[in-house]
Amino acid sequence: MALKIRKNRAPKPLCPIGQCMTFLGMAWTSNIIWNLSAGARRFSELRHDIPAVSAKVLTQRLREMEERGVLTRRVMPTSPPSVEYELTELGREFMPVIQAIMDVGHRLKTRAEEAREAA
Amino acid sequence: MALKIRKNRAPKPLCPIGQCMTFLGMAWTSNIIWNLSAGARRFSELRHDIPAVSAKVLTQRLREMEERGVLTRRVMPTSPPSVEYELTELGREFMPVIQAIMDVGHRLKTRAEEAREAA
DNA sequence: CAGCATCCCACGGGATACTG
DNA sequence: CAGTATCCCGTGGGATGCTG
Repeated sequence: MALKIRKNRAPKPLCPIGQCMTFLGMAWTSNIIWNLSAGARRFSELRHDIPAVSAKVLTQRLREMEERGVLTRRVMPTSPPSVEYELTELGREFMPVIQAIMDVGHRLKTRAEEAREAA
Repeated sequence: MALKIRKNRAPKPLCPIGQCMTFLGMAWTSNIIWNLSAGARRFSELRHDIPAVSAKVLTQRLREMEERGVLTRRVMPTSPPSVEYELTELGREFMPVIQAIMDVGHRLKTRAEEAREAA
């Protein structure tokens, strides 16, 4: 007998956490969603919103998110060109997740600081 | 003038997404939380629950989570030794997040499959 | 403005082997 | 059982430079 697990009560219905986390886990993904939550935004505006992100990565994320149907990309026929990104219905479904993440993140941070002070 | 942002209505109250995502984004973190959600679990049980994780990484994650106060580590004075990991109050606060992530992840997956079929 | 193309490297994580 | 110690490698992502 290899291993006797106490119970099989681990809630393991093939939890597709990995699927989503490889997406959300990519740098800046959640941040982009967050910054688009209030409405459409242009490329340069997003760069301004998230100064630390490089153009390359921002483009990558936006492309991925477009493919996944999380946001739409609209090229405005102006000169110079400008491109608007906007969350789709699907994309907006992430908002509760982002919010929840932020809430817990804050608690986590507070907790870490308390621990450091105690030491 | 460097850049004229249309409005400052980006909901940017210093969103600490990064803080939390560097934590949740680490491989297996969410999976571990998920598998601990039903109660305490031993090291080997977790390895069994998540076959793809290596002992090294599992240990790393558990240590980090312990430091952050997300779970507790209890060494049972038995022979051979066994160690129990259990979510703390703080750790349990992640459950809604994980659940939300899973839900959206599923929709995202479905969406991706539809897109592939259409092509 | 909104991007691709390239180069480069830190580091997260897998594999393997060993210990109290 | 529950780890620790090494080695090694893929890749995500930053920096820089060029274009339609």
